[in-house]
Amino acid sequence: MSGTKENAASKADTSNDGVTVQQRVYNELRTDILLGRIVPGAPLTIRGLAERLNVSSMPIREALRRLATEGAVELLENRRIRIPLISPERFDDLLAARVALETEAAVRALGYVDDALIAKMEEYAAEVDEGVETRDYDRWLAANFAFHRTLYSAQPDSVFVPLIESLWLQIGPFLRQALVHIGPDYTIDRHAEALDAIRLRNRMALRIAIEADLRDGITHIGNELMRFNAAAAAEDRKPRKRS
Amino acid sequence: MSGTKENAASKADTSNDGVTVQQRVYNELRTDILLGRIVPGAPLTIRGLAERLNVSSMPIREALRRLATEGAVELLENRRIRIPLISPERFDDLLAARVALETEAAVRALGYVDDALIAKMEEYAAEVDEGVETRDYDRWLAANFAFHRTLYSAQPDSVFVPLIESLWLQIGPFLRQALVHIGPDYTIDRHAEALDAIRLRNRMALRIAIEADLRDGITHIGNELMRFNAAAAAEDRKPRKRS
DNA sequence: TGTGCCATAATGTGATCACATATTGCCATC
DNA sequence: GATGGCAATATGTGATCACATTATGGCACA
Repeated sequence: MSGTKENAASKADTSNDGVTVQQRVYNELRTDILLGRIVPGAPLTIRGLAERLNVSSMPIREALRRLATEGAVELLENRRIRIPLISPERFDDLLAARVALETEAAVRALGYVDDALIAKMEEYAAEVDEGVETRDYDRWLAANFAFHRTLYSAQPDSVFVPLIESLWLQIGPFLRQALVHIGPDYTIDRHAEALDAIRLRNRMALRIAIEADLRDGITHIGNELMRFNAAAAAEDRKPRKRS
Repeated sequence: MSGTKENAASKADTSNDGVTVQQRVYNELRTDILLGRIVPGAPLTIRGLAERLNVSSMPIREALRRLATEGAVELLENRRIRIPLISPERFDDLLAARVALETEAAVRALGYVDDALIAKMEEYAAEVDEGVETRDYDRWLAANFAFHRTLYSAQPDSVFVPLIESLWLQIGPFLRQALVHIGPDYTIDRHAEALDAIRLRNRMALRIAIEADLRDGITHIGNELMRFNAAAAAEDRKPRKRS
């Protein structure tokens, strides 16, 4: 059904949208991974995704290769594709990298923030709280990422944002699993502190708030999760391509 | 000449090498960019590269998309592809991101280094010195990157290395231009200090040495170069895809 | 002589086909 | 009944073709 007779239609759709098919596919898969809608270790196939999204295999291939470059998916030697599994060491590394990059990105963006941006961040912070209350994990995660991205993106053409988003893609699936397994009761909201630091343009306080936000909400969640994934990691295979 | 009758041959080559054509193309382009062999702003075309490397356009497309994801090339809205130009702000950002990631990666790798790895780093450090003396910029840059990568890669399956290499790809072309324009006389070699810190397993000293190595050798080089690229940046166009 | 417009060329995007290789399931054999 | 091997299937990779869109160069007109 994804075949010949829909070519004209899908091509027209592409043109009308003004965005390439590959871009749309990429965004779709990216969101699925970032919000943990695809369970780590689950196998993916180009043809399967092509059929599901009603496009040819080519945009899928290119989107998957982009995602592989970002570490969001893994191209194994035996021609299998999957969301990477994670080890406790890797989880710890991801957290350390997030702290290193996000604190620096926050401080560097501080000079560009205005009241409108602060207002937008307040909205996202409120949405995070709502997501916690209603146990809406999708909303919780999405609003949380949006909160941070809004701040870091204040600086135009930032080199930090793509790197940070790569880390989010790698850690996202496990945050989702963690939330589902142990519930959001352990999450600590440091967003108010971050917003205070931003309003005062206090660099050091912002650094501390960002680091606390990343660590407090994640560390013991991660440790809790590690046992769960230890078994799955046993069936691991050597990856073929990265960077 | 890149056409029909060579298909069988090139395909056989691919199979025999055990590595995909796309991977080979990617590595080749990557090295060219990292060592600054392609001047920033110069236009690239899929068909042109395909002809030059004697492959079809498909591996080129995928390699370029990978490189675009890493920020090594830029896909413009008008269907042009090029090595990104750089602004002084962006150069400063890249340096800050390098310091944040590489100091952390160095410290985290410290627990995994052994004598063999130190010996390898000493070789690269010596090769850097030789590159400086002989004005061999390719060698200088390659050995310098190898020195750092050897250290960071001591930790197996590091999440830092891909991020750091993305930064190298973005800053590499300008390091090369800088070396060519002002000569290597201003480069300061901090590798000996880093090696001392590593032998003593001194985290703080290693952090300081790495940061000094990145900043001292680069900062004024970068500033010197900015004027040169200010004009070229005027003809800039909005990029279409990133991350 | 300068400027706007149109035809031609060039380029990235997507679809489809061919192929080598890895996986999987079945069957014969011990 | 268990196991090793073989055939069938599935999958990623690469090539080739068609198409929409952009860039470019020349020509007419003011």
